[in-house]
Amino acid sequence: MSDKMMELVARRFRMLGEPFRLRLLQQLQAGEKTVNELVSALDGNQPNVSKHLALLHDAGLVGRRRDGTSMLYSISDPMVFKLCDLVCRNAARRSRREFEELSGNGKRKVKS
Amino acid sequence: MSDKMMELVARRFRMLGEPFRLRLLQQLQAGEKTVNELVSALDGNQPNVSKHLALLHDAGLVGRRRDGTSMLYSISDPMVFKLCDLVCRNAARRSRREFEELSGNGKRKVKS
DNA sequence: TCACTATATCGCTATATGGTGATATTATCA
DNA sequence: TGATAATATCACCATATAGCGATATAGTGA
Repeated sequence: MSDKMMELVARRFRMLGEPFRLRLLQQLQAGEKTVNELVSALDGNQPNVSKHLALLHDAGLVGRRRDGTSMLYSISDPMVFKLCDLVCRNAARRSRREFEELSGNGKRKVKS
Repeated sequence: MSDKMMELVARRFRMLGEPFRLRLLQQLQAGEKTVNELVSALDGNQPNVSKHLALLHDAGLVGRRRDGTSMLYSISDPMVFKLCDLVCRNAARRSRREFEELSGNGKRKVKS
């Protein structure tokens, strides 16, 4: 993989590496929302929400359209959720394994 | 999704959001390697490589074992490559679409 | 134990970026 | 045009972290 591509991929991952942006995307999963709606739904102030939305828009992860004085944001790249699914599934499996290792401490010998 | 889970997922994405770490993982895709081998293969200094490897190890993405005075690192979670594949495929599709939009400028009307 | 190699950690600086109040921009309506 | 609402941008501070030289630690063999 070329260095350019590597940088692009890293950039994409970084974009998803912020809990607040993940929460924005999660909100948008239900459908398009205005900035104000997102400000209310999450507990952020307006400039911060706008900033993160601008970043997501620049990264091509969300689209937007005007509706009067409002701006409606929406998911433009559902790949995001595939990625999150993968990571979540993995995290769940990992924590389950950790739990089993802790509860079945000392590798108790089960028959077979 | 809970906030805890969201934070975990974000953390995982951040871990993959550094080009140098992606290059380390790419190197390890071929098999386990010592720190020195990684220092030589990539163009990093030793403390930096060790630091990133420690982060990847803490995150559970790589495993390690001693061999004399050397430490052999290896991929412990192949999910990484699924994630990269998804992102790369997506990036490729996106740039192809951009190219088409640029070259076929003005939405030339093709028959049908 | 001493010397040597490989790796990890520490201390520091520089930079990137998130949060936030103030302000600018854009659109609507009277 | 002026007032108002919704959003975007600016300026600033605080914090996280990458990079790096110096140093500590672990393992090996004489």
